[in-house]
Amino acid sequence: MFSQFRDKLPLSEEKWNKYVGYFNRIEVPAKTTLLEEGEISKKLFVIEKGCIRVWFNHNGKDLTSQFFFENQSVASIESFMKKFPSPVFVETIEPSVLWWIHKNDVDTIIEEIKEIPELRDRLIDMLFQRTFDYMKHFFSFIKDSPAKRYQSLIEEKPQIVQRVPQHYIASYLGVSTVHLSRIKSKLLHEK
Amino acid sequence: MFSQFRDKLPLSEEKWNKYVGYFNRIEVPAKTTLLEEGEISKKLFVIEKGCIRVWFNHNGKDLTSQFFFENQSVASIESFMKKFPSPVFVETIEPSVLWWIHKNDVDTIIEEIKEIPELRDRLIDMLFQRTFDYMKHFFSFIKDSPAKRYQSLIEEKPQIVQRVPQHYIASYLGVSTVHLSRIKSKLLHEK
DNA sequence: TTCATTTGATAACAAATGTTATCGTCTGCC
DNA sequence: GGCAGACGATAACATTTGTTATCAAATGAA
Repeated sequence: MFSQFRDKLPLSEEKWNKYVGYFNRIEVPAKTTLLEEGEISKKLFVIEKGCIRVWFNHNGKDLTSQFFFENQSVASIESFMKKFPSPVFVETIEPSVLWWIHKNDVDTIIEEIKEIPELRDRLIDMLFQRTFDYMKHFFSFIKDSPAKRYQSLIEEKPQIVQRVPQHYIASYLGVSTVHLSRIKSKLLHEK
Repeated sequence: MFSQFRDKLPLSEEKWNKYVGYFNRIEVPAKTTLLEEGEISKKLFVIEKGCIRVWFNHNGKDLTSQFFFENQSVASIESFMKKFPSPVFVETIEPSVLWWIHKNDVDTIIEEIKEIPELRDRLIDMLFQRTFDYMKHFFSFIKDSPAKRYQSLIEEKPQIVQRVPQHYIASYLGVSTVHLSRIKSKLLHEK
């Protein structure tokens, strides 16, 4: 799982083995809840195989805010970093193979990493990138119609359209399941 | 402008004076463009007095994505950090008193600050906070109606409602000016 | 002051989107 | 193989939101 990064990170053999040793492999079926709303997130997951969604309940409606696939790391970021009760659920969509690491061990790694300028800067870059991604998604809500957002999704994140049940995608795009179905149908018949 | 921070930052007198010396004070009228779309952002602004909006043109429509007030710093963040052509305009709304600093000097400060763990961590915290803010704004688009978003704005960012012309607020909330006017009217007549 | 411009409210109509209900298909499971 | 539940399409209707146009009030500049 992690060997692909081995030669890209300036870490001693000793540190590398220590860090990799923190991770635990698990296999879980589809629809497994990895974190409950209200719980304080203690685990960060990395996906070897499968996919995961982050969702929350709003007045009885199941609203999905994010999707994750192979090689991405997943947590309720605010809960994990700041020890707040999680506002969201984290749940597998497909049967998945995951590696998880405890928050204490992440903290250890981050503290040590900050002393290595190259990795520290990479961490900061990652945080910037995450902000840019959210900005982009937010922009699409003030400038595009739902139909346009769906088309962008097909182009920019085809995995979502291909692997995720449609009713989860609907709330992610901010529309009802019925309307998303209409959008798809219209796209088909126009071409 | 900056003396309020003097005793809160672990900096030598020498460094402090050097950093403060990087800043330039300007006074500008309302509707002054501080950064054009397509331009590469070289200046970071701090607002002493006044307010600023960030906006972009989409198919001839003027869409506002952010507002800034006293003591906030403003730039086209992606352009400033990564030297990309800015996707947005930056423009004053009110006559304003601003302090600006050149990107080169910001880079100098950031590089030096990273060696001070307390400030380095504060920088990282700031980046997290910015991401959380965007997440929250994004959530409101998938869970709330425009009317609810407007009410939240009144509660959480009253400055915007009080100081910003309404047609800028409309696009920020993702609705037409006519519809925002309807929302206000409905709120009034219900109470 | 006076006039042009900006800003905001409102009406009338068009278009987009939500809601509820029904139906068919598919899938996993026994 | 058969069944229950999940998933998605579609129709009919209700509601929300956008568009265009008009008018009034506020604002700013000469």
